[in-house]
Amino acid sequence: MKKIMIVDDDQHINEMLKERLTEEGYEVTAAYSGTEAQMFLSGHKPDLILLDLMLPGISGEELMTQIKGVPVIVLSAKADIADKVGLLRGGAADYMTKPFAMEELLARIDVQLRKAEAAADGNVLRFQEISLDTDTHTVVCDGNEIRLTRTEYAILKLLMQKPGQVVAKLTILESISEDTPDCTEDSLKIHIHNLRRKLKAAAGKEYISAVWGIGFMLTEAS
Amino acid sequence: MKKIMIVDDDQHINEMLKERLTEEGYEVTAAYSGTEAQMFLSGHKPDLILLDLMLPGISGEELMTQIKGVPVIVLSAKADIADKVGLLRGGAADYMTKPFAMEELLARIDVQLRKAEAAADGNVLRFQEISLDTDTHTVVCDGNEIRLTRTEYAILKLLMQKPGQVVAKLTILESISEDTPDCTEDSLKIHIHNLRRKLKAAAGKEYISAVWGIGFMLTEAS
DNA sequence: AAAACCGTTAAGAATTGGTTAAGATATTAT
DNA sequence: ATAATATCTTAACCAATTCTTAACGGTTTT
Repeated sequence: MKKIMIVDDDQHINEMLKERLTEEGYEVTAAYSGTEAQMFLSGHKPDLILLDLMLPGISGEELMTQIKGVPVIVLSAKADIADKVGLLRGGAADYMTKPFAMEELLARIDVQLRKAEAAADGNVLRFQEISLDTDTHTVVCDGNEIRLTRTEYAILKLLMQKPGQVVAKLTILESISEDTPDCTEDSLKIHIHNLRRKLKAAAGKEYISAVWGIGFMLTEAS
Repeated sequence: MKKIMIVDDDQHINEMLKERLTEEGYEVTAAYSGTEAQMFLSGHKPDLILLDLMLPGISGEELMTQIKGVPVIVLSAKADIADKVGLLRGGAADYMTKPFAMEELLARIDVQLRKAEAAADGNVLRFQEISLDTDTHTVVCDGNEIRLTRTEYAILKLLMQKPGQVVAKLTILESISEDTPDCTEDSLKIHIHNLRRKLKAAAGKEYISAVWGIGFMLTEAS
C-alpha cells in the first residue's frame, strides 16, 4: 500500500484530499504546517508528497529543498506558482494549480508513483546473503564483495531474478549469447562452477543447485 | 516557439491534436507511422513527442528506445498500456489513455516542456573535485580548468550524470554518436585514456575505473 | 551395461584494457 | 583558399583477464 503525505494548511482541502485518497486505497498522512511536515518526515518516508507552497512555519519551497528521493507534487494557487520552471528545477515532480479536478490529480499521482517505482526498480536484487547491484555491477555476498566476470554476473542475475525457480540451460545460454555467442553447455558448466566457488569463498555456503537435464536454480532451502 | 511532434496513425485524432496544439501556439509536426517519425527525427529535434504505441511500421515502443533527450508522452488505448511501469522505465515521460480530456493533455504537455527547460538550463554537475558546467561547457578539476575535446566532454558528462554507476560502453558510443558517428570501442579507449590523463594532470588522482567487459564508471572510493 | 549428464581440473585461445604512435579528418587561423 | 592546429580514428603491441575446449571420474537415467 502506497503512502501519501498531504501538506496543506487549508483544513478543508486537506480533509477532502485525505478522504478521497484513502478511498483510492492509499495510506494517507496529513500535515497542516511546514514544521509539522518536517517533523514527520524526519522519522518517516512516504512514497509521494502533495505540497502546498503557502504554509505556516517553514515554506513549501524550503521544505522541498530538504526532501530527497520522494516525488513531490505541488498544489498551489495560480498566483503562487509564478516561476514554474524554477519549481520543477527545485525538485518538484509535477504541479497543479488550485482549483483542480480530483481525477486529474489522481492520474498524476499514479504517474509519479509508477515512475518512482520504475526508478527504484532494477537496482538491487537480493537472495539470502547475496545482493546484486545492477547500477554498479557489483555483487556482495555475506558482507564480502565478489568480483564476477561479465558472464558470471549475467548468470547470477538471471538466477536471482527467479529465486527458487529453475532456469533452463538454454534460457541461460540465450540470455548471455549477446556477450558470449560461443558459449555452449560445456562452458556454461564452468561458469556455474566458478560462480559456486566464488560464492562459497565469500559465504561458505552452496546456493546454486542443478536440476537434472533441465538447468540450474537458487535453492531456498539451506 | 515550442515544437511538438505527433505520431499517431489515427488520422482523426492526429488532425484534431494538430489543430488544437497549433491554436495553443505550438509548432506541430504530424507523422502517421513509426518509420515516418523515424525519418523526421533523424533530421529534426522537436521539444516534445506525443506517441501512439500501436503504429504501422516501427512500433511505438521501439521508436521510444531510439529517442534520446526529448520527452515523450504516450497516448494509447488502455489495453495497449498494460505495463505502465515498463513504459516509464522505457523512457516515457508521461502517458495518457484514450480517450482523454484535451485540457489535461495540454497541462501535461506544459509540465513536460517546463521540466525539459529546467533540465536543459544551466546546471553544474559535481563529483568530488570535478565540476562540469553545462552552460559554459567548462570543466574545473581541483581548481584547475581543463580543456576537453567535444567527445571527452560528452563522455565525462555522461559519467557524471551517474556517479558511481557503470555506464556501458555501448551506451557511451550511442550517446556520442551524433557528434562522432565513427567512434568504436577502439577509439573510445583512447578518449578514456586522454580524459584520465587530463584529470590526473589537474588533480593527481584517478577517477575513472573500468568494469571489465561492461563499461566505465566514476568510482566513489578514493 | 550403455548413454547422457554433472562436477572438477588444467591448458590454450580469445577478448579486453591500457598504452603509444602515426595517419586521417575536422576546425581554425592567416 | 591555403596553412596551421586540433581532434579523431586506426593500427599495433603488451599485459591481464576471461572464455572455451578437452579430458576424466562420478552419478543418474534408459
